[in-house]
Amino acid sequence: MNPLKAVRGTRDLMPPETALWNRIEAVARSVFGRYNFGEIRTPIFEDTALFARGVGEETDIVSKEMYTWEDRARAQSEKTQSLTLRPENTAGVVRAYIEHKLGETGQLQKLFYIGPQFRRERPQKGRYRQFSQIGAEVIGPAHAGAESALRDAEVLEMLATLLDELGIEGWTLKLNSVGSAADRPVYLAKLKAALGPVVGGMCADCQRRAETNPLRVLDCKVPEDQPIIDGLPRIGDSLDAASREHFAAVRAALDAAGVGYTLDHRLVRGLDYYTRTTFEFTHGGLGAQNALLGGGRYDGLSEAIGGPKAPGIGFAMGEDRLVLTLAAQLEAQQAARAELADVYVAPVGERQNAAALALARELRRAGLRVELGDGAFRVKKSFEAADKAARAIVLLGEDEAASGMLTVKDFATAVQTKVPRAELANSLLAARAETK
RNA sequence: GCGGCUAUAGUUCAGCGGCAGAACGCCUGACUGUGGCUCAGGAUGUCGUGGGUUCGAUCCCCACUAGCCGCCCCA
Repeated sequence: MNPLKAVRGTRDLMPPETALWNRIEAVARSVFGRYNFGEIRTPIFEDTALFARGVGEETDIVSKEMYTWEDRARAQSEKTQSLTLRPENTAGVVRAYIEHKLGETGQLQKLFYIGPQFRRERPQKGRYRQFSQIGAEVIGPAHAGAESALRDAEVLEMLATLLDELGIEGWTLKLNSVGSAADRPVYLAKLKAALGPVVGGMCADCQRRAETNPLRVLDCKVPEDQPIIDGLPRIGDSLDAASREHFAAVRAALDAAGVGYTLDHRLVRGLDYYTRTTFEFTHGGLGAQNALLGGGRYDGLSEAIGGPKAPGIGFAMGEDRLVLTLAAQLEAQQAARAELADVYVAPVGERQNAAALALARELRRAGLRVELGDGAFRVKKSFEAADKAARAIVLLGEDEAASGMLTVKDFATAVQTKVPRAELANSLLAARAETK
C-alpha cells in the first residue's frame, strides 16, 4: 500500500518555516491593532449562494475554482444544501455584518481576518489550493463615513506601513478607479464598441476575452497588442463627477501622507463586486504571481447578498507569497535562530532522569525555553545534541545532585561555571537577555 | 482546463542498457563527565507508480501521479 500524501495543492508547514508565519501574523496583528481593527473569524465553509451572488456567477472563481458539495439531508424533512469551502473571505465578513445587524450600531466596522481559503486551481509557485490570506474590511452605513475617500486612503496607508514593518523591500502600489455601479455598464459599452473594429488584429486570448470578459483585454501582456490597447477608451474617462471627485480625494490624501503610488488605468480586478478604488501591491521575484495583495471598494456588495446598503473597502494579502518574499530576504535564518532553546538539561546517568524533569519544570515555569535530554546518553552525546538545539547546557549528574551546584556551559562563550540551583533560572534569563 | 521541464539516500544533486554514487546530514570510535575543528570507520535507497521493449531497465518507450515553470485566471 502506498503511503498517503498531502493532497495536491496542499502542503505541511513545519519548523523553522512556521516561525516566519507566526512573525508575519504577529506584525499584522500589531499594525491592525494600532489602526483599531478587531479580529473576525468566519466559518471555513458557507452556503454556495453567498459566493455565487457576492463574488459573481461569471467569475472564474465561482464558475470553476470552488470546492462545492451537496450536504446530505439527515431527515426526510430536511433539504440538502449546497456548501462551498470559502474561496475568499470578504463575502463571509459582509454576510456576518448583515447577519449580526452591525449596521444598526451606527458605527463603522473595522475587521481583520487571518485564515485559510480554498481554490481548485492548478498549483504553482506561490499558489496553492489551500492558501492563507490576511485581510481587512472597513464597512458600515454611509452616515458613519464608510463611503469617504479618507477610508480608502487610510487603508492604503496602513498597508504601506504593514509591508514596511514586515520588511518587504521594493513594493509598488498600483492604483485605479473602476467607477460606480452606474459607470461600469457605460464604460463596458464604449469598450465593446471600440474593440469591435480592432479585435481581429489582436491575440487569440484577447479575441476570446473580448467576448467573455472585455475588461480583461486591458490586462493583456502580448507586446504586439499594446498599441491597440493604448488606443482603447480608458475607464477613467467614463467616471461620473462623484466618482472622479472620490478618486481625486484618495490621491490627495495619499500625497499628503507621503505614500507613493503608480496610477494604472488598466488595473481592473476580477471580482464583480469592486467599485471605484481598486489597488494592488506588487513585488518582483514572485514569477507570474507578482501580486502580494489586492483589493478595492465594494459599495454594492452588501445589497447584492440581500443586506442593507453598506459601502466598504478591503483587501486580501496572500500570506504564502509574503512568506516566499521574506524567505528570499534571508529572514528564515533569523527565524530559525529564534527557535533555539535557551538551555538543554542533560541528566548524567538514567538515575538522574526524574530529577532532570523536575529541574526542567522549574526552568520552564520561569519562562525559559528548555530542551530535555536523557541520562542514557553519554555526556559527549548530550553535548553534541545540546549544541544543535540550545544556547547552553546544564549538567545534572551525581556531583551536582549531591552539591546543589549545577554545571552550566554557555556555547556562545564556551565558558563553564557552577551555579547554585536556586539561581539557575535567573542566571539563564539574564544570559538570554544579553544575546537577544 | 492547456503547454514545457523534472522525479535517484534525510537534504541538494551526479550517473549508466549489466554490483547504486558524491557532498552535506546521521551513527560509531579516537576522547569511560565536555560540543564546535580534525581524523578513522559505518548505515542509508521498493532509483515516483503501473505497464511495455529487452537475455537483462534506475537508464529506452507509453500511461498515470506529483513538483516546478508558463498560459488561463487570481491574492
